[in-house]
Parts: sequence; C-alpha cells; structure tokens
Amino acid sequence: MDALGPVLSELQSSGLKRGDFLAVARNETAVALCNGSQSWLLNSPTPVEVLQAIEAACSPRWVLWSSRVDSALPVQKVARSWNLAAVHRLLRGGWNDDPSRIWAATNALPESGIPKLGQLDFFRSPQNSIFDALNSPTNNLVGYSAELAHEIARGEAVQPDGYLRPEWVIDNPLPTSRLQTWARLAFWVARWQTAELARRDRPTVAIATARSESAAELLCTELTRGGLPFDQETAEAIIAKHVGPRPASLADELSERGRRDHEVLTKFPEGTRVDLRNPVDLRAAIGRIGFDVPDTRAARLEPFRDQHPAIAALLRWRKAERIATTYGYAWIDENVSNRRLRGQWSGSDGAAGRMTATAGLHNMPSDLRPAVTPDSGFTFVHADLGQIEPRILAAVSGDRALALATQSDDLYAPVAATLGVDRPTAKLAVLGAMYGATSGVAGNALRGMERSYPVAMRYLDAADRSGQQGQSIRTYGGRHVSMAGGTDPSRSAAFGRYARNALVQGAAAEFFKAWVVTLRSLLHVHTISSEIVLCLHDEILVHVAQPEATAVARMLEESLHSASARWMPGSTVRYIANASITSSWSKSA
DNA sequence: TCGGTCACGTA
DNA sequence: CGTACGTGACCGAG
Repeated sequence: MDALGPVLSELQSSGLKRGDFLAVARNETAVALCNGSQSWLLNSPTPVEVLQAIEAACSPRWVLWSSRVDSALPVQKVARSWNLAAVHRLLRGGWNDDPSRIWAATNALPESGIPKLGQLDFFRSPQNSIFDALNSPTNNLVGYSAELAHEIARGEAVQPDGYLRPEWVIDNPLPTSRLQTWARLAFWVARWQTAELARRDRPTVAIATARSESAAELLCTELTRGGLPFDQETAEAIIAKHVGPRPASLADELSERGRRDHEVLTKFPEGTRVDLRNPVDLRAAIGRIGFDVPDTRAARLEPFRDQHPAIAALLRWRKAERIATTYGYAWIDENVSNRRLRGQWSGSDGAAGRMTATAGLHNMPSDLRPAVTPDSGFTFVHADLGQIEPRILAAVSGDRALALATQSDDLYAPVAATLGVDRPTAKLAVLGAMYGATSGVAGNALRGMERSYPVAMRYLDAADRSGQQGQSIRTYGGRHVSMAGGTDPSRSAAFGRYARNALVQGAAAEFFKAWVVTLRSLLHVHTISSEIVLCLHDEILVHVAQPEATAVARMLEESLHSASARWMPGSTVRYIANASITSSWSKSA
C-alpha cells in the first residue's frame, strides 16, 4: 500500500478526469493500471483497497477485460466501467468474447486465424502483421502509444502475426508478471472500441449502450454471487404435490417414477407397450388410440384432452415429469444453498442481446414462484414493463402514430379504435407484425396496420428484407446481429422473422438494461439496503429491507423516467412500469 | 462420449 | 408455418 500514494498523485497530475478510461488488471496480490500514457504495477495484499482509494480520488471509467477475468472489481456499485467483452459482443454480435477474439477484432485480424494452444505455426504470412498495420496510414491502430508498440514488438503477449499468444490468454488467475501488459492492452482496446462506436450513425447512443452494457455486466456478477432469495421448504412442498415426497433412496426414486408411468399406461388399451419418454414411440401409441398427430407436444395434444383418458393422463404426467427431472429435488440440491437459488448470469445472449441465466432462473415454472420469498425483515419490490415491445417499436421506428398510442396505459385500446377492430384482434395484429406471423392475423387488421402505422411497418419490413438477404443488421443501440446464412432460400423466411424480431427484442433488451443499471446506481447512491435479485427480460425483482420498500418503488419509477430520457432523448414514447410491494414473487405476477 | 431432436418452462 | 433462451431425456453415430 506504500506505493499507492505516489500512484495516486501521478494519476491526478496526469490529468485523469472523472470518467476517463483507467484500465485495470488484477489478481489476489497485485493491481496493474494504465491510463494510456503511463502504467503502474502495485503489489499489495489488499488490491481491493487500492482500487477503492483510486475510485474515491479519481472515479475513472474502469476498463476491464471481462467480468469473468475481472469479476472482483471491488468498487462495483459506484464505478463506471467499460467491459471489453461486453462491448465486443455489441460490436460483433454473438456470444464469443474471449480476449483473443477481442484483440483480433481490434487489429482487424480474421477470427479464423486465431491460434489455438498447441499449434506451433506462429510465424504465419506476414500480411496482416501488426507491424505492417502500425506502418499503414489507414490502420486501426492509429493512436497506439510508443510504449504499447514496444510492448507488442517485445512479442511477449502478441505474436509476430498480431494475434495474442494462446498460452498467454488462458492463465487464470493472471500472473503478476503479466498484469501490466494486460492493463496496457486493455486500455488501447477500449480506445479502439470507442472510436469504432463513434463512427456509427448514432455515436452517442452506441457509446451510451456500451456503458450500459458494461454496467449490466457488473450487475450480472452481483446476481451470480448474490442469488435469488428462495425458501427450500416451500419449494419442496410444491414439488411433493407433483411428484411425491423426497425419495429416500434410488430404489425409492425408481419406484415412484414407475408408479407415475403406470398411471398413464393403464389408460392405454390392454397390452400397450410404450416408452412415454420416447416421442417416436409415444406418437405411434397415440396414433393407435385414434389421434394422428405430427408430434406429441402438449399444445398439440391439449385439444384431445377430454376425448381419451390416456391423453389427459399423459398431459398430467408430462407436468409432473418436468418437475421431477428439471425442477425437482436434484435441482434444489444443485442450485440452492443458504436460502439462495444461484445461477450463472450473462449480460447478453448470442442473438439480440437479452440477459440470460442458468439454473432455471429464467424458466422456473410459475408453480414454483411462491418459493421465491424474502428474508425475514425484508420484502420484494417487483416491477414489469407493460407492453414493452410495441412501445419500443414505436420509439425505434419513429412512428408518431404509434408513439401517440403509447400515451395510453393500454396501447392496444387506441390501436383497436384506429383499426376499427376489437382489442384481441388489434393485439394479434401488432404482435404479428413484430414477430412476422403469417397466419392467425385478420387480413383487414393487417391492412389497417399498414395504413395507420406505415413508419413502424416499413421499419419491420426493412429488417425482414435484410434478414432474407443475409444482410446483418444493427439494433437501435448498435448491437450487431448477424444474418449470415439468411441467403439460404429454404430459410430466408425464417431469417426475415428473426431479423424483424431481433430489432424489437434487441432494443427492448437494451432499454431494459439501461433501466436496471440506472436503478442499481440510484439504490446505491441513496444507500438503500437493497439488492436487485432477478432480471427477466421486462421484469425486475428487488430484495429490500421492509421500511425502505416504498422508497425503492419510487426509485423504480424515477429510474424508468431518467433511463428512457437518456436512452432516446426527446422521444414522446411513454413507458409503463407496474410496480408492487410483495412478500413473494408469485403474488406480484 | 458426443451432437441432434424433441419437448417444455419463461419472457 | 412468431422469437429468444436453458435444461433434460433419448437416440444414434463414433
């Protein structure tokens, strides 16, 4: 820590201002920093304190390689950050975000050439070498410092062909000897990414998205660590209702399973031998009792529920089987501890950029939601965004008529009035347009959409055409969505729908994250003892000390307004958050 | 042991 | 023949 004093004063005298990039790489005993002109290595048994002191003195924008490598940025709550992996996914689309790919992108090197460990052809063709690039007047590396050029020339981290050395990339935790280089490289990648975003049609929006996505990564780290408050006893009681009590042994489990199967099998004709878990076999058996179905999905069988006892029994069996296999006792044993259900959170998926989570956090059956309960003395504040996708469509397409409809609490009411159809039809027409539905939408309603909301419809059509032509697209916030493969004629319609949906779903995901990260910092600034414990695409759950619940509910609203104003300045689109204070997740849905 | 298919939960 | 995700059972190839 003795070294911290000089570093602090050097940082301050270097002209580092609030929000300026400061790259950091750390392990358990050391921290490396780079501000572009200088870099430092501090050996410290308490790297956390080092970063906190710098945060307090300078509040920079911390540049991190990724939340996996640097998950322990200890100044998360207040810190501004720039997550190279998250911004890389924004720039390039998809979910690949390892340092070797990020570095390759920064240096305009093809991903196909990224060396794998054990591959010894380091000295590939000299074209595309980083030295050529440095000497080219049109390179992507303009602005590299002499120091970084030397770093590269030394060849420690970077091969002669410009790629990161594979053996350099995989070390975790990072060796202290490499921290300073990691920090230097990070700084320049951040600068390059910023320049790349600044070249976009809407540079301010793109950079704001990059910051928001970076903050969302910090939130994901917190969600992964913190977990979802969960009452195991309640959950096991619900599971028991479906599949019986917790089996005492494997034999017990098997006999319970056999009993459930038997309930269904007896409903089939005498002597039927069918494996309920084998869809091909099952389809044949269903055919023999008179139902010729293309597949055996629940939705397909539902119409015949009352026509044969075997169908009804099978549908009940399916529900129980889902609980037994996916959300049963094993699921609890694997994912629940200390009253928390924990899964791995990711800030953006591979397609349109929604958050994802493992351990069933995003697809837990609603039957089990009553088990999501606050700690004693705490409560939940729950909110979901009402009709978010059509509102987002109104915003990103710039359709003034649709924006006018968003003024209503129920957007579909004015749309129905405009189209001259009933509300359910209006809703189908709007959703159908966004998702590219080809059936089930009344023709006159669709024509009404074209007539009344031409700007929104053209926006969706343009996306559809891009998808069909295999032309990649960008969301409002600047996320690249690859349409590679869309040129396959047999799949062009599917790509059209995919593109259409990606622009709406993707922008909604960006909006949602802007909202939650705003709330996250607002909660912290007001030192409310609360945590965001769940994000579900348009839904958020905050775990909060009871007396502060109403304050949190207020902040939900406040953060929605400030986030939407920042997300699209001057927009007249109205967003709705339905907030409630509740003692279990289920009661709020 | 792996990838593909089916199925199903959530939004 | 609306989209996305994560998960698990089963099948068949290796």
